[in-house]
Amino acid sequence: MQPSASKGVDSFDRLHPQIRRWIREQGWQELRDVQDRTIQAILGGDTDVLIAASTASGKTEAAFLPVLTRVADRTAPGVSVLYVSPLKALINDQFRRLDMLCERMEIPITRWHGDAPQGAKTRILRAPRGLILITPESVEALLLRRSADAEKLLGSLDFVVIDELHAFLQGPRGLQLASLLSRIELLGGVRPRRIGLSATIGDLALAASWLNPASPGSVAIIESSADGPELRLQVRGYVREPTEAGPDDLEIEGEPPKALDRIADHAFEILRGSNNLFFAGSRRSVEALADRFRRRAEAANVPNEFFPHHGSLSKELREELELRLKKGDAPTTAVATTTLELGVDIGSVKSVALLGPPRSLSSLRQRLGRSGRRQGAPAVLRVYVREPHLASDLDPLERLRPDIVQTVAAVRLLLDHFVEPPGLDPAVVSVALHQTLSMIAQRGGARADSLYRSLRSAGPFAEIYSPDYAELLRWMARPEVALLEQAPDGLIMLGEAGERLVAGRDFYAVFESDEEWRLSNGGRTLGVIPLSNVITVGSLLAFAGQRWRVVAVDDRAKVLEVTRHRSGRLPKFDRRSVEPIHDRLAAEMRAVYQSADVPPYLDAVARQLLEEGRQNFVEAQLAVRRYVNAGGDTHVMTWRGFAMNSVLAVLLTAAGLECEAHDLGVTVANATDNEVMGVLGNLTTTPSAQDLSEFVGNLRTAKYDAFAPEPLLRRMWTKTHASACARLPQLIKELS
DNA sequence: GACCTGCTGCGGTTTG
Repeated sequence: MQPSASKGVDSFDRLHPQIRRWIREQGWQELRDVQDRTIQAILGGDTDVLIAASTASGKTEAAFLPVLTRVADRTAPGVSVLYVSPLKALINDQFRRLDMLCERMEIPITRWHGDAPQGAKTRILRAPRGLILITPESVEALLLRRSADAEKLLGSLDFVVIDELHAFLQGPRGLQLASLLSRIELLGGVRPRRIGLSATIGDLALAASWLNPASPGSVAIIESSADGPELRLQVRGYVREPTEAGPDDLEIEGEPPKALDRIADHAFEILRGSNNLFFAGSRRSVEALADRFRRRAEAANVPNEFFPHHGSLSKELREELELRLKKGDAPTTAVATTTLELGVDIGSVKSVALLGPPRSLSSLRQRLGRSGRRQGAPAVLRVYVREPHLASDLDPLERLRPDIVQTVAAVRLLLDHFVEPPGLDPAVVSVALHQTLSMIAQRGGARADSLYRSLRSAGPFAEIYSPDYAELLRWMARPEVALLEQAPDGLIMLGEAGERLVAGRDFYAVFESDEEWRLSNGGRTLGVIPLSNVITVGSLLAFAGQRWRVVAVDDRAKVLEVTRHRSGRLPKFDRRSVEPIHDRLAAEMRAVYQSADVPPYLDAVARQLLEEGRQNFVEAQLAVRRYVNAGGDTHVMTWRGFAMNSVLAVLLTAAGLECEAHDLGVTVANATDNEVMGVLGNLTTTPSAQDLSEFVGNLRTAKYDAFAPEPLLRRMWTKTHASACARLPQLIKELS
């Protein structure tokens, strides 16, 4: 190896001799900057380490080469390194990448997840050593069902490596993992060093405090200094047909082409012959597009290169497509939801396309990171944006052409390097309840103060104060809830309902899952659709990019046998809440309306749509006015994100108005602007978050909220919405 | 008007 920089020599020389030989055999010319700095941090210090770099920067090696160097000579029994990943597929990927190296170093490496071979798990239990690659749910199961084994395996770890850390910074799964890590530390009374691997994220300080809540400042942060590749961008505008309404559907022969048909025409020509990713936003739109592409290939009598990829498709179909993308010997475009955003290796693609405007900068950046990964290749992004046909009865909000404006605003924020920071999670109570049950089951009984200490040391439960937790425990022990029981000596044990809940197979995950039909074709599973689809023999389906007829329904096993058919119908995929838009994006949209520059990346139709949106903004006098009348309803324009709008909606609801929050503000039904202004003007003081929480309707949103006391959930609502409520007076001033 | 993620232990049978 010919080191090109002196600091590289130093890092390289610090690595284990076997690893140095392995590096030479890989033909690496030098260590990358991120690898060099990570080796220094891990081998030259004793702190936790956070590595934030793009997917292709070699951060897995950056972390594992020095970690393996450190643990190579360990003789004490017990596993040295616990690697945690949000995806089984990623575990399998990393296992393949590390297996050879570990074998040579005689360090056992074991996959531990639901589909991993049982034999290897048994082997490692007999002689606990080396590395374990695991999911949070499998950690949960290990602690809960086999706590003696867990202690033997995980009681003396040297390192915990958390991959895709950004996926754990927000949401219930991140809360669960934080608690699991603190429970692991209690097993052996040692705190392993934590290494976090993350895509480039907005707020590194926040990620550092997730990694080490007790001492966030001590975390060594290694951020990739490499700039992303050059960006080539086009935004294409499409006007829908006058008859187009509702969600995306299959193409109808003999009718004038809809906007989606024209988008498919364009993308089919442009993307054919190379590897691309087309993010379509919803599973329904993925299927609608995939069907169109397949029909175009058939009409042109060429092999189809476009295939769907989403969470309802079977693992086999998804892996086939991932492999085809990775091998790169047949041109392939994956039409996907967010399934291809996370780090499963699919090689490099020529371009990325989006259907509809980006809703968040974090997802836009993640998606862009999938393009232009080859040295010197530009990142190519196409955004296909549809706006409705202008009719006289069109809602004034739609006249503002918000989707085109949102796209332009998102591009501005992309160039401004903005990324949404995570907020306080609404699932803290639900996960605290879940972890309480799990810890009690693990230990066969526990004391309140010890349970609370474990949760608190995890970090993200800090907003649950000691009296809150006592209230939660008391509620869980009520006879009609029966999750807990207290022995006369104060020891807390599981109650009857608690035993039942913990025994279920559904207990390991902190997110909910619905019942589904499984679609089977000649012994092959295609995927699943929600049970809420009403199906009989003869029902038609469009799924996995093909069209099917149901030939048998097994009501008990919930299996549908299907065969190919000429026609089909898109199934219902249960939809949940929407992805909230951030304040900054809403504010940037207003800035786009108020400026005159025409971005060069817009095509002719998109330019015209932007122009129309700006004209209608001026016509509605929105530079000075905050109200738009629509029939008998009034749109209140806040130019703030979803969190703020939902707080305003609660306030107006409390005042007796009927309203709904949307991206740009709040729509008040059956009220004039004067009435809304009157309500706001009559407020002598701004209601506090606590006052408002009394009017929140849907407090129970997370998996175990049903078992939590309502007053506690209301108090937590005031905390999650505290910052929005604090900014309410300013908003009310603007609206008066 | 959204998306994604995960899963034990035991007793029985079969196979090498």
